[in-house]
Amino acid sequence: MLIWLFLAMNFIISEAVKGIKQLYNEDVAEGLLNIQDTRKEFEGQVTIVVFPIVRFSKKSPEQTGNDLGAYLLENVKEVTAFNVVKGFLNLSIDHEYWLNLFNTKLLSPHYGTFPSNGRKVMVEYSSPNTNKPLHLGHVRNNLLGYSVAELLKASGSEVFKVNLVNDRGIHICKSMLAWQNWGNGETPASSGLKGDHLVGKYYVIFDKEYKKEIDALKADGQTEEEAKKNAPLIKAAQAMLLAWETGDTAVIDLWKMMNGWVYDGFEVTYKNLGVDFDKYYYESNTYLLGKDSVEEGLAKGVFFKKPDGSVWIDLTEDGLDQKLVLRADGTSVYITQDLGTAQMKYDDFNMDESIYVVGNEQDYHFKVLFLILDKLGKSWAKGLYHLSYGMVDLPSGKMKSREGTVVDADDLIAEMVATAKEKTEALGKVDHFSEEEKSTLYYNIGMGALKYFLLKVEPKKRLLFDPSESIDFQGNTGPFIQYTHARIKSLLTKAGHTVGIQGFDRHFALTETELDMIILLDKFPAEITAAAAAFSPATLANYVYEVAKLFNKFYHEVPPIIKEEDAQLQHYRLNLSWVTAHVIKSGMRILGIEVPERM
RNA sequence: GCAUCCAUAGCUCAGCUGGAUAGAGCAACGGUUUUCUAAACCGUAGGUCAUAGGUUCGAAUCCUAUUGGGUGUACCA
Repeated sequence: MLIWLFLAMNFIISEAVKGIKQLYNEDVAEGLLNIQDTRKEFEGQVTIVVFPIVRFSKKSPEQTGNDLGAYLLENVKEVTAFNVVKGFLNLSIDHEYWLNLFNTKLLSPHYGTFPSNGRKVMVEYSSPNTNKPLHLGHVRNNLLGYSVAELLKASGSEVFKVNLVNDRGIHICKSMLAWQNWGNGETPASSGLKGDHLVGKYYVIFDKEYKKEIDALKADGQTEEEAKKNAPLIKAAQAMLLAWETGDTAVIDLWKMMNGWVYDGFEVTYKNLGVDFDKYYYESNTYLLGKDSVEEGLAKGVFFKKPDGSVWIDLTEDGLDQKLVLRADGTSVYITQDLGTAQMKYDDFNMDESIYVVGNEQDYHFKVLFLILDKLGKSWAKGLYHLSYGMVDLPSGKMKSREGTVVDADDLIAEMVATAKEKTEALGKVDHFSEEEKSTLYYNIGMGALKYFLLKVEPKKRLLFDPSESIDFQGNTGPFIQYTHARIKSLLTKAGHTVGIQGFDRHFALTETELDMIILLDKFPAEITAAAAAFSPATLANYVYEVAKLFNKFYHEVPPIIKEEDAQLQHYRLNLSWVTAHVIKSGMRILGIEVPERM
């Protein structure tokens, strides 16, 4: 929050430190000084909180504020006035300072970009199962992962986006078995169904038939638990999994074919979501990994073996439990393969940091995983981070695939685009657009609304989505920000404006809103840094909204810029608009949202 | 039970490494278009920041307890 002030207002702090030395003969650390934006109702732009200084001045807060204010007014040329309200010293900074800042810093075409920081970061996200299509929960994951990756790139890191696909296991076999039994050779081509939806259909059929068998067995007197174990279908699925593991050709071929359908389907959804990956990992290749890590842990005495042969780690001293890392029969569990996969990813990329974008139901798992890697002495373990995000809830509660209460990703995307079309047509501004331009626009607006809706919320918070209410297009929304951008571009086009650094031969009296804009726009790089450090696109999303909102206020307050007769004033205001558009566009790009030139 | 996350306006959310009178959007009500795009702008109304203590000059923010909710606590992934 205050970071930008330490950048832009650094000189005020050091001057204040000098002032305290001179006034009270005390050497204080710069960190002691607390400065913030001046609240709207007071005069000034920068405020120093004087309470922390009072113990050095041994005077009242008011008196201290006045002393320091007088010193700064006297010794710092940018300070033009001050006032003290309670313990707050409000400073007015010369408009010339802000205008120079605007000219030299904000008008740079590279504004908001960072040079390489030399760090390599991996972001793992999406990580779908190949037995059913993606739903809204996956959408949040994908948009979040993509955006965090872009955020880290923007802040200067080299980023690898990876997708660890869960393409094997009993759940995959269920779809395969159901298709074998009841599919009659149905294919995406024969049915017109998208591949992932087709496979998902058979996953549901399996579940339905499985339940029938369970009910039948229960009717024969078995308990629920017995029935679940003894149902022929589940036994067949288990047998199929074994066959898969031994490389049975028929099963492998079926698996390849059906997974292929799913990948084709995912490809479409990913494309629509605008997400991409530098590398795919497949669990079918990694599920046997991790046994080396287990050996390593045993050798180092980090793990121990129980009499039955199973391997464990005792984490009770760290406030956690004992955790199994290898079954008694020598086979892997989930965490075994994650240990191995983590090592493999590090060997592949040598990254400094690795971000796992995974829902908060796996908080415990990652806590354990990272702790184990640390205990194994992996130097890179401290660079691991679980970006945990909250579930997407419906008004009825949690989404459940089995109960059919899921919001399907493809349906949602289609609905958003359709809604965008409807709303845009109702406004009647795009009738002269080409069909191609229209459909691109509808897509961008619909996805803009969806992406902004999901990304503006802090990742760790749960998110409520009500399918009966369409996502807003007004107010704090993606389309509002997109509209603001289009409006600015239209203005610049009409004015024939080309941005240029303008040497002012005089200074304008900035309006209050213009001053606010420069101050707000000046925070952009710090916002990127802060959002990247927090792995939170949400803070950036809210910042971009503030920028758009403030521009609209400015746009209404100021007389038509196109008709402005004072050429320098006009040029300056067009530049101000240009920077605003630049910040909006760059910020939205990080969120994965395209902003139209006109709409 | 234990662990962990969450609780701010009718609704959806900001604000949280302590700072001034807690902010937006939606919904409600009223106003703004012979002026550069009204998906906009301006205004009114709406709050015991879950509750109770504590630390502090100062707490929505930090600590403790309580209440309510989510998630986890498999030789599933």
